[in-house]
Amino acid sequence: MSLAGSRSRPDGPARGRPRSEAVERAILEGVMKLLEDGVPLAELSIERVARTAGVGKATIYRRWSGKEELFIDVVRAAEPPDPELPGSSMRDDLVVLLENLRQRGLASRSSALLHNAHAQIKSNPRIWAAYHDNVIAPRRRLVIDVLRRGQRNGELRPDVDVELANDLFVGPILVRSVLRPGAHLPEGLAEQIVDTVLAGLRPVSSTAS
Amino acid sequence: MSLAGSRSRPDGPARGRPRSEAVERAILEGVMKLLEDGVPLAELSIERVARTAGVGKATIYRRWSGKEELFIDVVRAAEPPDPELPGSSMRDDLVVLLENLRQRGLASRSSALLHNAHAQIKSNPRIWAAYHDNVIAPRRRLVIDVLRRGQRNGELRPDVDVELANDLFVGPILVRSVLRPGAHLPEGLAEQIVDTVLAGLRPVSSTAS
Amino acid sequence: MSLAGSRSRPDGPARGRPRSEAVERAILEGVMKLLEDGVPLAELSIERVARTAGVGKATIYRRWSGKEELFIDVVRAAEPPDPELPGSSMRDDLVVLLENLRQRGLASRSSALLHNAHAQIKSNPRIWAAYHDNVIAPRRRLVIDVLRRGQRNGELRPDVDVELANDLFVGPILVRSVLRPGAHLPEGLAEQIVDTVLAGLRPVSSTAS
Amino acid sequence: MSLAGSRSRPDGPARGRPRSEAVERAILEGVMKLLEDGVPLAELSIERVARTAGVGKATIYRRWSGKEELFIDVVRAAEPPDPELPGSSMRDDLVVLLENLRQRGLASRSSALLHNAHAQIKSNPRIWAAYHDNVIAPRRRLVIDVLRRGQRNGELRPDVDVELANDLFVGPILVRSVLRPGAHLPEGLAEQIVDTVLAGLRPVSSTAS
DNA sequence: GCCTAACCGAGACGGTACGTCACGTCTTTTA
DNA sequence: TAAAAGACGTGACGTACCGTCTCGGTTAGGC
Repeated sequence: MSLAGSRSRPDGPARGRPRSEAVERAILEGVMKLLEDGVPLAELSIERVARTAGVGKATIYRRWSGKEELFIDVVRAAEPPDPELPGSSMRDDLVVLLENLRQRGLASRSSALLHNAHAQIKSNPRIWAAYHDNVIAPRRRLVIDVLRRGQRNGELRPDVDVELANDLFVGPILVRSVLRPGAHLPEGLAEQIVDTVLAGLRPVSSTAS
Repeated sequence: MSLAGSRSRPDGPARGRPRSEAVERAILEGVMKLLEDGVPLAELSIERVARTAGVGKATIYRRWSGKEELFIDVVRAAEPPDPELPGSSMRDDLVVLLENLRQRGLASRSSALLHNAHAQIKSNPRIWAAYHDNVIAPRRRLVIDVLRRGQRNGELRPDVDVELANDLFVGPILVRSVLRPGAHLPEGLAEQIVDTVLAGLRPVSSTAS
Repeated sequence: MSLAGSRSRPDGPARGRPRSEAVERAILEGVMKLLEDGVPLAELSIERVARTAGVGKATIYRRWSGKEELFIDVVRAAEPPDPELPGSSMRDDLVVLLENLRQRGLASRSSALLHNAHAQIKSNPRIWAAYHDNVIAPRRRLVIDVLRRGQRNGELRPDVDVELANDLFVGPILVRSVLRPGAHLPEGLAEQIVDTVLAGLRPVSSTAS
Repeated sequence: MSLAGSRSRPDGPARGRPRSEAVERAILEGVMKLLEDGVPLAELSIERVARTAGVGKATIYRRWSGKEELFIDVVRAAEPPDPELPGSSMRDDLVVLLENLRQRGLASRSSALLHNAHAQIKSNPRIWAAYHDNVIAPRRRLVIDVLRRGQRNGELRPDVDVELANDLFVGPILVRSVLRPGAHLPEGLAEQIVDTVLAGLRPVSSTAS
């Protein structure tokens, strides 16, 4: 399922007055402002968003089919870009990816805002599926690619289940940042997790080359 | 924060007609029935619960202060009991705890129902705090107690951060059962995780440089 | 078609909290107040009525199915009661009935208010039918009954078309009060019309008894 | 107040592309078509007229300031021309005028269409004034002129109030065609009314007491 | 065996938000 | 410059629930 359809006009050659990008930004910024101001997600009505952004309700409904679709775009707009991988080693790549994950759990916009929005998104299967396909899955793929490359390089035993390995790496971070928001995410956490799990995955004898 | 206040009468000697337990059950069962029938959480109004249970709205508000409090009780009623620990070894205790966690992710009531309710609960800080204190924290405490006992027994190095260790164990399970509902939770998963992480945490001699 | 259905509960024994008569009055008074304040009928939204009467929208919709039904009841509430007929003669009865008609065209509530509401009512066939059956037709019947009695008493030639006679009497008044609101409706108008039309209907020779 | 302003360009020498007369006709025809198709006046939006006529909304607003002004022009376009008076006698002229009135109440376009449009027009004082000045008043003036000529000719007593006489003649017709749309308007009605009322107004000797 | 306080169902109440529609204005492309 | 297309802010539509409040009618003790 694609999210690319959100916010787009039906199709055909652009006729009539084009949609204002300024209005678009105003709406997304309005939602972020409200979330950052601590407005509970349940009180975040389209009506209120429209008032805050100085926009008509219909202008919102013209772009998004409802509260949920709008939130997905807000979340996507707040997502930091994917990190650049150093490529020096599987271990270093994993540290960078996990460090990126750790920082998402700290960032101002990506914490209170995302945490609430995630809860909302998760409560609707259709939206969750869209969010998963567009945000979660690509990141997951990134980790798994790194792991597979490690297997080809001999940095990881080829018989290791990369799906499980992925969860062993990202699980400990996510359990803190998503399920226990506000939990301690100290600076060396990513390295610590990577090294510990790698030690468990790469038994002493097999790596004694 | 305590949840014990839910459902209780103000105080004083019981005067007047006592509250009907049958009505209480009917309400909780009504919510579960609706959730199991696939009603999206957002469409689960008090009004609808009352209709389903054949009960007046005031009868619900007499017991719970709102939708959220009611959901917490529904979730608690659906929670499986804590597992009994064998006590033979830290490793075995951990396997039992994680196995219990894995099965919660599979159980019918505890999957669709709980997953949705969790999302709702998480979106309200006050409710989340109550839920955390009454449901999450005790389980977490259980794991950490087992780890500390292991440290005293010599099964785990005493310098290991038990908080981090907890996340290394439970994170991989939760990331599948909560964040990726419907994910594969194969039978030997608990053992596999425990053994892998323990191998990483308790390096016999490889890190003794 | 009956209007008795407006404002009534479905049926059965009165269960639940009864509808407040005070609220009912507040709504009707609110509409009248707005109309008297010169609010154009087109700007008279249910939303505004609710605000004016200090009432929820649903409370209005619970009693009336829409703007039109509400207006009918407002009009009916503003209608003066049918006049008492002296019965001394057909001519005197007609004068009383026409005088009553003339005064409806002068009364404060029954002028601006009714004139606007009539326009609205007439623009909807369904509502017009209901209004006609419940308000217009009974008054028409009254005049025609008086004319028929006059025919039996010998005050009116038996071959006169009473339908046409009715229009000859009431038409001149209505054309002023309804189609030309604000027109002059001098005091002796009713008598003048009755006597003139009667003179035309009762040719000299036939009444020379 | 003049209606001449409707549909006119501000002023000055015609510059730029001239307005299309075809578009103008398409709009007026579109409104009539909708009204004849039984579309309730309340559902007749500018948006819908534009869709029906295949025209942009702005093109309508360029010509008329709103729904009401547009309707006046539609009504005027549907009005039949004033009748030619024979001039043989006051009585004959009155019969021709009333006959013309009677037929307006029968004509297809002038019945359902006009009846609804009238209701709309009457509900707006400004529009009503314009309609009155341009459509109603001239017809009224026509009747009164005929009556005055009759007084000069000796066909009508000079002390008769011509305003009242006018209402005695046109009231009975209008009460049927406007207030009771669909009422019976038989062929000889105009003559019948004129003769009856004239008999009442010109009592040869019966009232000369 | 009453009395009475609290319960129960039903549903009215003042609100808020929903998602749609039409308003009258505006901005764009095309002719 | 007109014309079509359609975006824009505004605000009413009728519906659904919110949480509170009355109703009539039931249960239980406590006297």
